[in-house]
Amino acid sequence: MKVLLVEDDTTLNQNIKEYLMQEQFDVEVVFDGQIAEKVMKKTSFDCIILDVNLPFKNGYELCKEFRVYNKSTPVLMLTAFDELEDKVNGFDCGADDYLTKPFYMKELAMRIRSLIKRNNNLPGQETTENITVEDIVINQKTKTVKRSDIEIILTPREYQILLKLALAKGELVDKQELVKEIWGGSFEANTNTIEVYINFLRKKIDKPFDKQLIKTKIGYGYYLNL
Amino acid sequence: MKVLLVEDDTTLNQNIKEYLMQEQFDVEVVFDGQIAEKVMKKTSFDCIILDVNLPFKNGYELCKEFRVYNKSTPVLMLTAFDELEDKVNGFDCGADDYLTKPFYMKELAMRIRSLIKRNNNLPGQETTENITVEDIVINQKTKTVKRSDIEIILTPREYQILLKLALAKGELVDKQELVKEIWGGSFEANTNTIEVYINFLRKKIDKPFDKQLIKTKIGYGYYLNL
DNA sequence: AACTTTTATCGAAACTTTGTTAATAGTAAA
DNA sequence: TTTACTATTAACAAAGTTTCGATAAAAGTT
Repeated sequence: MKVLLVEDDTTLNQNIKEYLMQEQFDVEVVFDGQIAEKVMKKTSFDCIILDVNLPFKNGYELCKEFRVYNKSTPVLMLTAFDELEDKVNGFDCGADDYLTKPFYMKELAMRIRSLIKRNNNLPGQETTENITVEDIVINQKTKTVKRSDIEIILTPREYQILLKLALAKGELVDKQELVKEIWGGSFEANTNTIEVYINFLRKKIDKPFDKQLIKTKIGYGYYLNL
Repeated sequence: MKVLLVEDDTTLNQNIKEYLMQEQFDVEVVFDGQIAEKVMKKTSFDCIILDVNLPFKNGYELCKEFRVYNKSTPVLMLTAFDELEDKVNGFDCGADDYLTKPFYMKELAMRIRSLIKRNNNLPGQETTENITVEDIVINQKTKTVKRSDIEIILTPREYQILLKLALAKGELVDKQELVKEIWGGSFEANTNTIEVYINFLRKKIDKPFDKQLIKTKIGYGYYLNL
């Protein structure tokens, strides 16, 4: 269970982190909104805990922006009681729950667990989610792909490959892994099938645009140049 | 906004009621589990607030039983901090949120409003209603279909397929899913039955009209082009 | 620079999926 | 029992997808 904790108060941050780690969570901490924004884009978590008042970018904004490209990862907001007042409703920004300071650590842990559990039990969410990388949007439900809002029609295999690359978020995807996951366990290695498909994909999603996203790491595989 | 408050502590009950009324809620109060059970069955509310410790029947049981026949009305549980401990997870009984005593009235009101709002935004129960997509009207009660006010007679299978597509509201319906839901759990995959029925359907509901609604997503399934 | 290895590209062939029609089997009411 | 209708299967055509092999181009090595 990997959670992201965004809280600028160093003492509170430290306390929460310690408690959650002791409760078997894998905790990544961030102290300001600007860094949080980047981390949220790059890494995927089971739950995100956002303080409202943060340097550079507040929790509400962060959450709202996050929801544009990720609708499933649960977000829990931490609000001071006096912040409740004017914000009217913490859920307006797309948060799934909030906790008013001061709170019991026990309750925080419980709410996190509930959110994660609820999230895992939801029917479509994982598969329904839109995956966005740069200007490419992959809609898993409708199996459609858009780049710069232009629909690109991919065959099932092309789609699978693009999806795998996109899920890696720019990380290198080993050729063998790609082959294994798309053509199943055993596959004779003496063909250039992957190269052919990468070529098909490039024709469709790279050639018509300025920025070429699919990069080759010679000897290893492919990755998206984000 | 009608809420039901089930709380045996007379002072707290009174306080909550007053605050919520002042916040424009219409509040009905009950002081024990037995009466609550009856009221919940008889009357419908926008939100139910349940204390955990109640005479005769506790909040967890009440909630669990309620969920058997009502899955949509939001339930908020009120728990004392020391009750949190062993109950592990207030959501196990089907509650939508909980609040640990002592709490701020302001927060209670806010959470109630969120729950109601969230509930209203949820995709609907339109089982008995007429389903309309583009110029097609499906009357679920009479099992008749019209397009542009012209009645189209469909066989039961054709109807089932059209209904499933219509309920997806233009979203892709996976072929396997379609097969499973219409021919039941197991079905040998080596037939073209779906294609045949899609063909029948197209003849009846697409061919005689201008706009062709049933689209094929090759390799995946079908969807309505809305 | 010459050679080897790896990746890109292309077209044709093989294969899969989907669309269409027709024949056949099943079922329930006249 | 016959009739009218629905459901299923089969056969083939059409459309679309995947694979393969040949060759070109690029990258890495000596």
